[in-house]
Amino acid sequence: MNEPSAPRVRFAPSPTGRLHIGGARTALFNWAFARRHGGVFLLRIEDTDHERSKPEYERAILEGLRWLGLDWDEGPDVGGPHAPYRQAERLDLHMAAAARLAAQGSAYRCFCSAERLEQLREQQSARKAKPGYDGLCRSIPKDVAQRRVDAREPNVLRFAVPQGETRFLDLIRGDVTFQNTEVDDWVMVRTDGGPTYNFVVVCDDTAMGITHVLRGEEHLTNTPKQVLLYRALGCEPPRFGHFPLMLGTDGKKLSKRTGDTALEDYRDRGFPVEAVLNFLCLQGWALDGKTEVFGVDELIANFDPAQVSKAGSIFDVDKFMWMAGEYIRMDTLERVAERCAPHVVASGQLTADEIHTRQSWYRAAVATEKERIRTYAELPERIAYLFHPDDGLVFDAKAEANARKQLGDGALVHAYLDWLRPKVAAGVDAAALRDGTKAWLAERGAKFPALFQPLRCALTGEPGGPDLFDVMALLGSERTLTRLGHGIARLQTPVAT
RNA sequence: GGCCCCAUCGUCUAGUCAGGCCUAGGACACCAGGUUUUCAUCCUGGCGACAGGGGUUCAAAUCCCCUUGGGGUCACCA
Repeated sequence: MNEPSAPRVRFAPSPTGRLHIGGARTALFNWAFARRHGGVFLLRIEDTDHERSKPEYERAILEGLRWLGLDWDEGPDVGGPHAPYRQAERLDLHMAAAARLAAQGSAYRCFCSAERLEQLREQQSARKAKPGYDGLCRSIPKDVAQRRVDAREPNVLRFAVPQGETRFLDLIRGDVTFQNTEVDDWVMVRTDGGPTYNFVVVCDDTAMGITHVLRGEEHLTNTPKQVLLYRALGCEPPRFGHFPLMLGTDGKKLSKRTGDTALEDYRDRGFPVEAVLNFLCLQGWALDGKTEVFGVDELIANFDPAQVSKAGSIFDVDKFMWMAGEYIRMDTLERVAERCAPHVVASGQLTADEIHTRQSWYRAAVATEKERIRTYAELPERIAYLFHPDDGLVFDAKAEANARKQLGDGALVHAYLDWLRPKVAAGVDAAALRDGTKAWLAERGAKFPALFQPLRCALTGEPGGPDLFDVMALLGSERTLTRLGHGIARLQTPVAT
């Protein structure tokens, strides 16, 4: 068996918006496929829609791909043997192909007005026929058409769909067949002379030697048009593979309506990039059916488009959050602290300078919450209690209720505070205090919650949180004593009714 | 509506192509216990699915057909 040479695949986003999370998965799978087989992954910008294409979107898309850690061998920024990699810059090639197709009769000029087409569609839908161009201009003799073109009569170039049926073997879906009667004589070149997507995508995939077109299922119905065009061009079509769609909680194509759809939303919400990558892998693909947590190395070593599932997948944010937390727990403290830093700065709790100068304190604070946060953005809210005024902490209602219940007449807590104060005043040694406190409680046969609930409320105002002696260490002697003094007094004040 | 695609726990999925090893496995979520100074983590257990109906076969989640359901697409957008 002759194995085909190394594959050449591409990711071809349209710079008309931010990078969609589904697009990110498409890019990831293409990239993994290329890397697995020692092939080439290239990036091409589909900017044939001049109205909606924006340079800033292109920048954002590239930035998103870089954030994911995907690298491309050819592309608009790195160049390559098939440059340029922006379709708008390849107009000459497209026009040459259009002329060739027109000359050989695979395409024809159409002079139908927008009004006529609209009328046609209305009539068709009125009698429940399939909407589509009726081929009226197909019968115009070439020389007549040319004269009308020369006379500057507005026109488009349409592809002349032949009779018959079009089949292709989809890597994911298997044998797919369309009757050509279902395929419109679609527009290749617009009135303004601009080529359309279905036309340029084939021109460029051919020119760039693309061997596998792996893309979302929304393109499945474009495929017969493209296959027909490859044939007209005298080219063998590449292999196609259509990934199932990523769906929102409403079961429809993921859209703004049901949650964040842009990759950068998840980056900004503090999801670890490794978790994003891992979770994207799980949308339509599985490593072995058992292993959920794995990295791109495993993806590259095992990815096979033929094993991608055919059914769409609903984007489960709960599982995504779980996975994000999983990666934070596995990671080193240093890196988690570093990646949380921008969020802490944005919250106003610390400046970047303060994080730097108080790094060991900052890291200790992160350490206390590392197993509790699921995203980097959750850190500020979790450590907010550290930044509140020591004499005016806001008590969570549940925390306060529990604390009051455990406090009783306060005798135990006050006895403990008498024991604790001089030690804390001398400096907070968390481990020593922890051991000492447990021994102190054991001597008196007291229950832990009777002491710790009131302390926790006085110290943090929260019902849950890190070990209290770690909290004392973060607060330091003075602030610990202040909070204890004010807090316990407040818990003994009768509740106003 | 036409065409195309799809169909396993609430969700992501393994198993389907090469029918028996499946009284259908894993994960998230949920519930219950355990560990713990609380919360979280961690550990243990539980709940929970082959859409329905016909075939083919000794045997079907797996193959075929129909029905139902869902999605995509029907542009001078990509």
